[in-house]
Amino acid sequence: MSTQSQPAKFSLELVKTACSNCNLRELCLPLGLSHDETIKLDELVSTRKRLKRGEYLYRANQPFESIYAIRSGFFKTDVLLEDGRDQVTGFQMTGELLGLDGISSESHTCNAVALEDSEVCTIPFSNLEGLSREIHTLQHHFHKVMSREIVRDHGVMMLLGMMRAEERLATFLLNLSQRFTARGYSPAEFNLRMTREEIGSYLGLKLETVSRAFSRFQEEGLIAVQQKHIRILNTPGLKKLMSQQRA
Amino acid sequence: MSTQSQPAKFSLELVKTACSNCNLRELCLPLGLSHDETIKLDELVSTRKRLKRGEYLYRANQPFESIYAIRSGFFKTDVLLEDGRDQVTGFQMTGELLGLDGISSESHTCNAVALEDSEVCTIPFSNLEGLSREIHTLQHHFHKVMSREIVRDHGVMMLLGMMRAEERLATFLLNLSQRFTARGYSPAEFNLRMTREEIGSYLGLKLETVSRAFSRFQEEGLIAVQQKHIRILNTPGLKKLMSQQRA
DNA sequence: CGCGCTGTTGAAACTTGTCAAAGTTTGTGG
DNA sequence: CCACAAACTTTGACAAGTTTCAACAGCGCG
Repeated sequence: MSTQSQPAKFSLELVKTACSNCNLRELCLPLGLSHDETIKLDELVSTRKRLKRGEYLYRANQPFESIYAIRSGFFKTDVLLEDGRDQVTGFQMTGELLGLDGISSESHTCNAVALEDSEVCTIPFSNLEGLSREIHTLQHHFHKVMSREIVRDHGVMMLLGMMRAEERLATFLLNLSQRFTARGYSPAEFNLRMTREEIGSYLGLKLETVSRAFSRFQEEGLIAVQQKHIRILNTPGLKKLMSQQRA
Repeated sequence: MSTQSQPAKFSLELVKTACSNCNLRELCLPLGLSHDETIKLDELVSTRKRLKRGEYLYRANQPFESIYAIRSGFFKTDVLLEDGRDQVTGFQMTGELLGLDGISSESHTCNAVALEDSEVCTIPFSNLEGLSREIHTLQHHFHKVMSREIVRDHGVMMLLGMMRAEERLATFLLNLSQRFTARGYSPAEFNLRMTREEIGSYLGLKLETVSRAFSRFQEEGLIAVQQKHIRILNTPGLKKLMSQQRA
């Protein structure tokens, strides 16, 4: 893949953190940029950060300075209510951006936690704004990414607002499958990085309900579950589930 | 209010459509811009559009070209599922922006309908991107607006994911109250522009449940309801309702 | 002035939550 | 490497909340 002419090893560190050399170009911020433009992005995205499972990338109310691109790993974001209850607002994987919610108030409005050992690229936000004033394509692409986040949230609102438990879980599994596929993994077989409780929190259900839905899917031959390992056996069957009505 | 020195009447049309002369400056896009900068915005936002109650500002799948700032009136946005069911994703009022969801796919992903006779300012999006490359403040403010939309959506997700019916309605009423207040109207007394069914759709409830919750609030002396007319009698009481657990 | 849309209310059915107990896996420290 | 504790998952029985179905009332528009 990346066996073309490249600078000698002394600049290996630089190469390692360069967008221009990242195999996520097609998923991440550089999408649609020319080679020269991507090189400019490289300067911006100079710092990487490694996180172990369970570590926080940022917490609610911390000052917002950067957004983060996930280089590897898996995250969840969640919001806390005053009364202690919290809700998972999303699961993010490779190539996706974290921290967009912080722009509005200059401080983060949710927590971002690594669900497995992960690595992110730090993108200082004011630099990004600066560079998008220069690079049209980057500006437009960034706007698209923010907009896509809004559209995604609307999807979750529909899920929470008008689907019943099994529909929600089916939708969730198919969404995961599709995102894994886009990243070159199997569409039909993957490991969940999150607990039943986290899935439930995201889907507006209790963990017991999630567990029961998994069992039911298994009984009906739609999937094979073994703890966190999921194999999808009947995609059309799951899709059919997605179009019922609300409880 | 706007009795200061102003150009003569022949430019009245221009004055009428100018951000620099709009009393929504503090709520809308021009927020934070200098006078000179606002003048530049004026050129962008040259067209107004009037809509009667029930008219569509745009529909899902129409090509996206502009975003819209609400100059007066009241809107709802909703998303349709293949199976015919739909969900209201938001209610928008004066000074708020419509159409941000369309950026991602270059076509609108929801419908925007006027719930009363309304007027919007049309902002061609590529012009806005152009101008925000020139005007720092505008760029940043626009990013904040998009981010705020994401944060708002997270709030709705929490509402749908972990609140019970009465909590949802209380939250909804207090949110309306607060937004009316920000626009100089009474915090305690207002007319709903939407039906019980639309409220229900937004809150993930059936219209009967909404109706029952209204009745209950009235019994408990929290509000006075007369069809669409609402008077909030006990704000702290409503706030207390907002912190229960999920059904 | 009446018809239709919108809203209210009741009773029954259904879905999901709650509580509880037991089984399983994972991680840690000896 | 094993053993034990903690965390996670599954399953059952029961309770609670919301939807569904149905009937009726009221307001507003034409």
